[in-house]
Amino acid sequence: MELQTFEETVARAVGLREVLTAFVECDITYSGRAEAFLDRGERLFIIKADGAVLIHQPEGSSPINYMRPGSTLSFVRETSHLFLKVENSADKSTLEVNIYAVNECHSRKLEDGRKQDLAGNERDMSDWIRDHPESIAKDFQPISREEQTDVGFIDVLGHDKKGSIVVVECKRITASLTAVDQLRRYVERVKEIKGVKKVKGVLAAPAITPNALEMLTSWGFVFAKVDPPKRLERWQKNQKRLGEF
Amino acid sequence: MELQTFEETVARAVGLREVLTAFVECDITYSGRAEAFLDRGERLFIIKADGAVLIHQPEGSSPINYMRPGSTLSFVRETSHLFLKVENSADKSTLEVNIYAVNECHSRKLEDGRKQDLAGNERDMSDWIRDHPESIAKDFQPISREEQTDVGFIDVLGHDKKGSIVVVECKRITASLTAVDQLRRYVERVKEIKGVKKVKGVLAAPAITPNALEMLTSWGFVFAKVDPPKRLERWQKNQKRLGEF
DNA sequence: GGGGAGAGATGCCGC
DNA sequence: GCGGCATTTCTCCCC
Repeated sequence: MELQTFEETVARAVGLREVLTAFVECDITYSGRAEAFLDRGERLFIIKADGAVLIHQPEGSSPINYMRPGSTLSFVRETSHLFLKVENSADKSTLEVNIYAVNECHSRKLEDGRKQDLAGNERDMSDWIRDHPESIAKDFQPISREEQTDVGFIDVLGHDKKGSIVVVECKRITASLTAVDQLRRYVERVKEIKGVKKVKGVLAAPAITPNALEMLTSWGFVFAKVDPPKRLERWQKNQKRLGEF
Repeated sequence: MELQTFEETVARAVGLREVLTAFVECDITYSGRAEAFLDRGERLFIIKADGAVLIHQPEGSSPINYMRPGSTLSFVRETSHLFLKVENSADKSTLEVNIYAVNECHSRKLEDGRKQDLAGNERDMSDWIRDHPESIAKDFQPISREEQTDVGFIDVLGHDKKGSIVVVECKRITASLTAVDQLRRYVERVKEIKGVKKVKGVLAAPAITPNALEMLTSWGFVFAKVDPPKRLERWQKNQKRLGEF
């Protein structure tokens, strides 16, 4: 595709708030929260309806460069190539793209107002713990969930049979040192707020790293093995393969 | 585009390790680390050369659904639509896509082996601090950078004029509570390793949140205002606008 | 809008 | 491969 045509196609798509894709040969300079340069190569170039720009190399799940929604585009026609400048005034960043060739540029207005329904996150896990307090300890009695403090919110707050306050921090995946840090911060804050010396800390997760467990126990906290709830379980090891290629 | 043609185009592109894009009307069910459902709408569908799959809604910078590199695809032709199953055996996840219409499906082999050169990250910042120790304190003398311990690596380790060990944690953006947690963990570990009671802790960042500063000082640590180094500064407030639209 | 934390986080490096 | 952690993290929620 002619670079001139590409420029016109982009201008039209942006004006109509269409989504545009193109295979382009380019080099890229980014300046914003950091600075980066990517030498000449073939990439997938995307403009979304809200002014977000994504550039993907042929491999990897993440874009190699991107600009946030609300970015503006401008072109300068050079002798041998096209210079595209993408700017975002909100975060004061720029993306400069020298475009040497364009293949397969297409755009289309996409109609989609749907939001995704998601299950199996940490909130679901703290819900499950509230409903299954025995998973934390035999005598655990939950009081509140997602309790707000100035140092973050506590996943589950409760007490034991003796009346001691219990702070529970949930992780849906293997808990690491940072989870222990977090729990410690909450326990210390609760001690200050409630004016008590003894507050129990529980880290609830499907697993914990050895270092984290060591640090956890050194602080007098305990680990509770809890698996995050799943409403469905679609993966089966011995499933049929249909027309795989 | 006919669904039959789409199926063939995808099969061909995957076989050739091409990158493919298409505008599709679909609904999506994901099952893996969590579970999610997205009702029918028009989206941008992408397959990358390494078997990564991305689905983008018309707005937002992140994909609404994705599958990691190494995923496999299979089709089932239903009466009214096409059923696409994407599976990844490595993480035991599946993405099920009911495709009702396809527009503008294109694929191409992309040649790109380039890696991005990035500047202005946290490592650059700790380099800069090593070369400008006065930014931490008048008498700060750096010893090592990115020192490995079992509880993480210390950005900059040094000592003051009196010989006291100083631990520096860098953040390239506003430091928050988690940065203080991290610093505290390192300081405690260094005390244990070196067998000394007094170790200084410095949090170096361009800014710090009020809560983090309070927690920092309560632990006897100090804040050092340090801006992350930038090799270029391309943003100018009063720049020319060239053919913006 | 800032602060805090989760995320289907991803990606990198070191052991 | 696991662990620890930065990330142009992104996104959401709550104050």
